[in-house]
Amino acid sequence: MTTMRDVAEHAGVSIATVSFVINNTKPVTQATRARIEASMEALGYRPNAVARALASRRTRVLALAYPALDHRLGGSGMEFMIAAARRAGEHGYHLMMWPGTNDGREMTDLLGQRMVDGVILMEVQLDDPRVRPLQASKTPYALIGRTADPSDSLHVDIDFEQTVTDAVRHLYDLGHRRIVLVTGTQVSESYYNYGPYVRTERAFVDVTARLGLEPVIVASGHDAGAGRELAQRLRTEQPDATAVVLLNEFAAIGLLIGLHHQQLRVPDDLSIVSMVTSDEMASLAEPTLTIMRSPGTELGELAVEHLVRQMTTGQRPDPVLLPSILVPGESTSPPPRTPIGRR
Amino acid sequence: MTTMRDVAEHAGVSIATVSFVINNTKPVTQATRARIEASMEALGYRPNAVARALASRRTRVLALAYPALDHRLGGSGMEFMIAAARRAGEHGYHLMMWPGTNDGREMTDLLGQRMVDGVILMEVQLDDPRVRPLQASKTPYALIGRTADPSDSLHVDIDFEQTVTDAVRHLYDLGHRRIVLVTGTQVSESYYNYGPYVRTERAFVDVTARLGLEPVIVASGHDAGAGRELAQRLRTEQPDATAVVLLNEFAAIGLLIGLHHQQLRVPDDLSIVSMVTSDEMASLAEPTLTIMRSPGTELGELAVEHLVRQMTTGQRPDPVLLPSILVPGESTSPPPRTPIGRR
DNA sequence: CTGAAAGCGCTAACAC
DNA sequence: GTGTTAGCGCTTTCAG
Repeated sequence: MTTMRDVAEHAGVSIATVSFVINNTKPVTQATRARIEASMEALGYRPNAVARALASRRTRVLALAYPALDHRLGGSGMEFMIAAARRAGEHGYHLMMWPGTNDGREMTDLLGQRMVDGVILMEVQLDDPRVRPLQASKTPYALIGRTADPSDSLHVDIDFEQTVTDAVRHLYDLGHRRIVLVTGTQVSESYYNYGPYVRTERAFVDVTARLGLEPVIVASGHDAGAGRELAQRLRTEQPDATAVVLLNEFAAIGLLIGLHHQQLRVPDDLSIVSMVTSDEMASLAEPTLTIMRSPGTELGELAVEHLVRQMTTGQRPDPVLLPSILVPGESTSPPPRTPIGRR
Repeated sequence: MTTMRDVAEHAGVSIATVSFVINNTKPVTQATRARIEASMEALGYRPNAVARALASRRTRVLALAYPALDHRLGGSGMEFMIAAARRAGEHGYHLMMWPGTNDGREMTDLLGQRMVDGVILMEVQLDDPRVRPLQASKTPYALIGRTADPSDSLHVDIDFEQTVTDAVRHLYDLGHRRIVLVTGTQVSESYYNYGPYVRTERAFVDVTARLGLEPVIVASGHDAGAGRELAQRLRTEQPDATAVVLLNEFAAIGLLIGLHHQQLRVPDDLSIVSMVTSDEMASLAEPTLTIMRSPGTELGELAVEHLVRQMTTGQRPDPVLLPSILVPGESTSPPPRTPIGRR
């Protein structure tokens, strides 16, 4: 393995000078710089990242912390990870995966190893136990999502408030007056106080109030099976509903299928909007889904971007809430004359 | 930050002794060991991973290399990554993401940084330029997939041969005699010589020959749209087909929708088997898909498992080919009396 | 069983 | 502009 010392000898300079040209950290004459670069090339020299990290106290590695158990990381979670890794690379950083529990102790251990310069937290809960250790260790971090008090952390998130408002507004403009919001069940602990649900529900209550509508909220599971069952439940529990907004794409497609089994037509009998959904998922449905497209890729890039900025400037950038974009599909239309439960 | 030296002083021993208890690398009396552990606890000591890595020449980090551009990493790609990261953690390793081009030079640079102890390569091509640098650097590595000469690398892979054979056999046993294989188009360079396609097609030719059937192969795009169009094409180009095996889950669901639009019933008019597909995806289809379930999670775990074993024992474990399991859905049944193109 | 000391390969003062 | 050198925090001989 060729080291800096080898390069220095080969070029007839000291290792300090080699370091200066590699890091561009002090002026070096064009001549010696050229000589050194030639030597590096000739010897196939590659700086040892570990040694650099130890000496400089910067590893140039970021961590991506996410819950190991949950299979909740759907399509947009994947987008997020991939985008974050790519952007990190563009900034000269590597991305390390940190699957884990939502555990503060674990975070403390990981941070203690001093293996990363910064951390990105996925699936943040309103009261997330991982945040305190991060603050205590003074490690720069970014949340994807928000804690209860968003002001104390750098974060990027989907603008759930805006998203649900836009979704409801879209349906309202089509003429719908009985709109049901389907959130996830909060039974499992990891979903309790799950920001996206809480925020969306709250905003839904607000927007329906402003429009003079009743805020009907139904909880459902996160898979296609739960969605299928939902078709039944809606009919009996919400006979007057003419439109549904869902927070889960699997449930949305399941609902579509369930309705089909009941000889109900979408959108003629019921309109459907699926939030936090990707175009790919929308295209798998029949009819194709009207969605609020989740900005997974943009969030991943932004999280890295802002984290790196904080690390280099020392100042925390303002939080960013990204809107979801309404992508019309075939699952929305004006309401039927007779709601599904009144036939 | 508390270092090993602090612990040593606090416990009244030398740093070497502290190191011995941490790494369990030399006998230490119960008494001093207890004293040291107490000191570590009291001071909240956490070993510095970077310093350890430099001194021991082992970083305890594995890299997961995958193509950055392609969005090909579907559901099972995600499963694989998550599973690999989890398993790596269980073995005391971290997983670092290495998005990249299929480029040998890039691999050389990354390896030169000596930041990882081993590498897992995803989306391996038959003639993958990343393999040579890996061998040259003597870095242990595992392929998920196979090169043209599988004997020269540790690898784990889906047993495509077995999978397509089982799929065809399943249909044959139901009575089908005109079975079409739908592979992906190999237009883009990154799909050219893509192992899964090549192997599957070859095995398909074999199994149909053994069964006395014609080996009909059709190429299609990788999304739902391409699948929809396929419905049309099959009808005209393959009028006698009674069953289809697809290599892409998006195309499979698209085909289902396309057939539905043509008033064709699945499975009554045409049977469908979708390979490399997850249960979740199968449940999104109507009717639910009969699939060959891709062992994404198992592969991820196995890749790490074998790589770690090679690193610790120094011997390369045998390759493993995992079968896909036939999970019956609603999309297969005995063939119709009249094929779709003969009405 | 424990300690002293020589690195691991590089960065970053500080001196020249 | 360039060189000398003291670490970074730990592992690992080698003595004792």
